[in-house]
Amino acid sequence: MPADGGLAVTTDTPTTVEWLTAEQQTHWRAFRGGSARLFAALEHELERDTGLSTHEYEVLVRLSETPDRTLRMAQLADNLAHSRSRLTHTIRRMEEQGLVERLPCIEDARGVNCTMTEKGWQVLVAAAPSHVQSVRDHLVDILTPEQFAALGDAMETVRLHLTGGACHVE
Amino acid sequence: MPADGGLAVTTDTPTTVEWLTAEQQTHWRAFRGGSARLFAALEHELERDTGLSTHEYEVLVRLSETPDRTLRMAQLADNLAHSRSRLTHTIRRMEEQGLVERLPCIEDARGVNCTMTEKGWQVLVAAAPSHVQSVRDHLVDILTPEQFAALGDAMETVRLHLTGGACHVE
DNA sequence: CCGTGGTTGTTGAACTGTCAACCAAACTGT
DNA sequence: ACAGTTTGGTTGACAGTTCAACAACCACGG
Repeated sequence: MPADGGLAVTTDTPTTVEWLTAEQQTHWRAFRGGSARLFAALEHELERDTGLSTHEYEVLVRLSETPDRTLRMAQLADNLAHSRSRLTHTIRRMEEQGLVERLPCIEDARGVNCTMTEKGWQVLVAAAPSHVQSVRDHLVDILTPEQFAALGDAMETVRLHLTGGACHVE
Repeated sequence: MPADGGLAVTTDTPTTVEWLTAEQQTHWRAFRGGSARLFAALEHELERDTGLSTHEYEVLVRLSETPDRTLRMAQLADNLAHSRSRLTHTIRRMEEQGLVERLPCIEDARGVNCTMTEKGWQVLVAAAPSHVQSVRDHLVDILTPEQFAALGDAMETVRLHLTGGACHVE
């Protein structure tokens, strides 16, 4: 979509920007358009089947992967690439639903430990099959293994570039 | 991220869902995490450099590509994969900024034609170089041409699958 | 100790997107 | 001609996100 500048004809270029070729433009639009529709579809199906948003789902996933199902707010925010503020709001809502709870952190009095409740665990277990199926239906199973692997590798390169290489799991 | 269900150990599976392999999980997480960070970075840089959101930018791009810089609301919404409602709100805001204007449609009295103004055009021309550079910096130029092409091809497959094959330009 | 600066997390206001309800105009079939 | 349905678009209430300001705490150097 945008990367070509959208200028119907590549008119006078005020700066020395190198425009995208027609091919690059096509790929870029496919990537943007495909990603947008894919994430929208996954979001919609998860919401419909389980009542969770993908963000809530991911919070639960991250918590479920630690030994004590607990994570500091900052680590959670970094993992999810969400702002602190956004995470605070999300966690407050999830706490109201009984999916997680917040406890003060002993080692660092500034910190807050976020733990998933038993209910949160059960909600995640109930939601996972549906979501996995969605991901298969709309992405994994419609690509060849090579295509899917190439997709992952390319985006891993992008991620490393953006996080300066120094970054966490996700 | 989620597709593995996040269940630290693949415990008892209540349904007959086929989970993702460790490799698939890795690729899926890379794709989701990389995409999220990439789009966030592009959004942030465009906003910082030009004051436009990527959505507003795309509206202008789409309009700029038609002969008369005009598109029906529904076509615009389809192109962008946005809901009608969302587009109405977006266009109202852009109209207030003088970037576009809405005119009744002659052929179909239900319809509304959205046209980009001269100011809108100039804003787009001014914004494009910066945005193209961002896309190059964070995506196009850090991948090999083959990687980037594979990315585009894969996501085009995804897009076609989601739109039932019958779909527009984007 | 005290102060300075950086980190952690929260808050509230403003903004953006979603959802359901709605109106008006166009098609459809009789 | 005309009820019923579909399409195009808007609206307002609500939910989620961003942003700037803030409070509490750590860490380090005088």
